[in-house]
Amino acid sequence: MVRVKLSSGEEGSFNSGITVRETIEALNPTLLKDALAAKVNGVLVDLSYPLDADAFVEPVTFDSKEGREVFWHSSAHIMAAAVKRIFPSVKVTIGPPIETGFYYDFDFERSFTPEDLEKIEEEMARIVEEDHSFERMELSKEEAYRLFKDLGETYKLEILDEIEDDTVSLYKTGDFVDLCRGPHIPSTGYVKAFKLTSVAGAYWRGDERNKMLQRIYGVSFPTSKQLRSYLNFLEEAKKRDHRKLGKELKLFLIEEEVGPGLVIWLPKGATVRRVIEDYWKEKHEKAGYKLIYTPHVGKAQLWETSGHLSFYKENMFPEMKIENVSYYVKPMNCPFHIHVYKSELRSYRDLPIRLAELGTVYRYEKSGVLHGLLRVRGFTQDDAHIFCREDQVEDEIKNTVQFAIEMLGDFGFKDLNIYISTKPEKAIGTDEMWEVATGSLIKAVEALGLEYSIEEGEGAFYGPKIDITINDAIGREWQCSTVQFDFNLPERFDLNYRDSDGSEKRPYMIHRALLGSLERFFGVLIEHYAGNFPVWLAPIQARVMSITDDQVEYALDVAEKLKSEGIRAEADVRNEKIGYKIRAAEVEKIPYMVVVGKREMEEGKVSVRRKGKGQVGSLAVDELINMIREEIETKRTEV
RNA sequence: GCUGGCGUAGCUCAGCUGGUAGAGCAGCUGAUUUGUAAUCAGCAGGUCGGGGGUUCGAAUCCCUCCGCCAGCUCCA
Repeated sequence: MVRVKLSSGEEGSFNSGITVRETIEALNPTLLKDALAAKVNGVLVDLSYPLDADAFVEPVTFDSKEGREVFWHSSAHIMAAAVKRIFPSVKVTIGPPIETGFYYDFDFERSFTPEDLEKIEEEMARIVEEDHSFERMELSKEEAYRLFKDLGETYKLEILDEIEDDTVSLYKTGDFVDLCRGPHIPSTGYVKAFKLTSVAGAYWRGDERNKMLQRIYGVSFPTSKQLRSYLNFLEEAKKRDHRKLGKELKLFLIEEEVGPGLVIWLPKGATVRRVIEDYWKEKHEKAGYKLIYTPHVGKAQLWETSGHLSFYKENMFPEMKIENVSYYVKPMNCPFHIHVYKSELRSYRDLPIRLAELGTVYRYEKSGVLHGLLRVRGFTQDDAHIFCREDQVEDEIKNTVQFAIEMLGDFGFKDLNIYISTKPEKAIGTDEMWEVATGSLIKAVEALGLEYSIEEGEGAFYGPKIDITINDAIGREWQCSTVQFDFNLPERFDLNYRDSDGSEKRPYMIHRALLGSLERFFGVLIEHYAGNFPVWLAPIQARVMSITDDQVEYALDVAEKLKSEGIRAEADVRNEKIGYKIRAAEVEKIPYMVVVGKREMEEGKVSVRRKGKGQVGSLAVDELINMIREEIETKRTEV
């Protein structure tokens, strides 16, 4: 007999060997409807798993991450089964679940076409219809080896070679057998809705020296309604694409003749950037930073000392020679900031020293990784370096993290995630330094009462770091802030300060960027707001439109008045119908549309229409000014 | 960088199997004087990504380079 307790509370005793499914069915049958798999004493298993000891059973559904992974993993099997049916000569490799959906890598003599995908989808539908169960089989390694050898599945043999256990598990669905740890959903019929989304090349085991395989991506859901809403999400993301909006709204340009990954900020984008920069500079001065400017190039010697030429050279633009001396365009600002630190003898009383710069750097990025504003070759970091004593580390980190959160909040990003990366295997610096630094990161976020997760061993070789990502309006995560300790550069440049006891000490150096880079941040802003910037950031805040030629002068006057109040306003006095002008303003996503006709002119008023809200009504010009200014000053993000 | 797809007017796109380019929007000119998401008409606009080749003839076929897109690998 075994005692079983369900996570929903029910308990019962059963004969040993009873399956998980049967226990759920007996104790709480309603749970069975959505259950895909189950956790038995914390271990994920199939519903067909036989119990031979007392167990705590938690049904796993699509609502949990684990459930989705099981579901998508099983979907990948179904896809592989379909591909094998249609193209028996393909070799299968691996097919894991991913964040949303799944993929499976195949070795095939040609690449798959969109037509192939359709055929595969049809075959998958058939397999789902046939409702094969996922049968688990346990074989000895030798038996499995023979089986896959007979099937000609050489990649599976390679995987088998790496498995240390003597027995391995296989799953069989219909005529398709795959080496797999499991668990799986009970049968193929559970996958009610799916779609293959794309094909792409991928290296076997992600190593570019290996053979390129054909990867097919897909998503699947227990109901077609869920699939539809996911496809809607993709549509929505497409509409927000900053590359598309950047062109439509004339924000920026990336021109072939200028060079890939090099951004030209058009007047409207440049306006947004200027507002961001002004705000950023003001905030930094208030927070005790000193703003500096440094050159775009530096002598090779500088990069030798900093170590960049030994560990970062492949990301740098190549050497240039002037009067027989080598120079490099800067990929980072730190060496220059260090020279600011070194320009004076520093006392313990001088610390912390916080140096900030909107520093433009250039990095060689492989052509294939460039992506709009999000991944470019020339960009401006909102960079700063903090030099401090050990007893100041904790406060500095805490203040920096708080500063980042406050700043991101002003841009409308309130939903954040925090990751702390700890010491990697290969690292420099003493254990004590790592402990102090890592501890200060953890203490800082805990003191601020924030949730965080630890990324074990993900820190840079020169120090631990804390990354802050934001979740945008449609739930996507973007990397922005990073706060990193650097144990390397103070050593290399021999930084020090005179302590109170007269001894020389090495300062702690913290590297941080809050927005990340202006280019990327701008890209994220565009996507988050779908081009509808909050008024304080909008390139054009108000457009005054005349109804007939009789109001041209009045319209120009109103626009002038707004401008004199610091509002970015302009007038549209073209000889066009008001509907045309409104439409133009709507398309350009201008927040305030100010209509003036005969009535308004006579009363000295304006008719206001707010984008995203509609008609506001007739207002005096001063009332409009107050309304817009209030929205600017509070940096309001909601319409 | 690798794999696959793509590159036609400022923008969005059409142009079947080769027969020296077309639409809408934007622009310009004119008419119209208009009340909250497109008034009408006319005009102008392209070495079809660059170079080479096949052909009587290439936007269309081949080669090569460049760029873009989706991934892979890597990241602010």
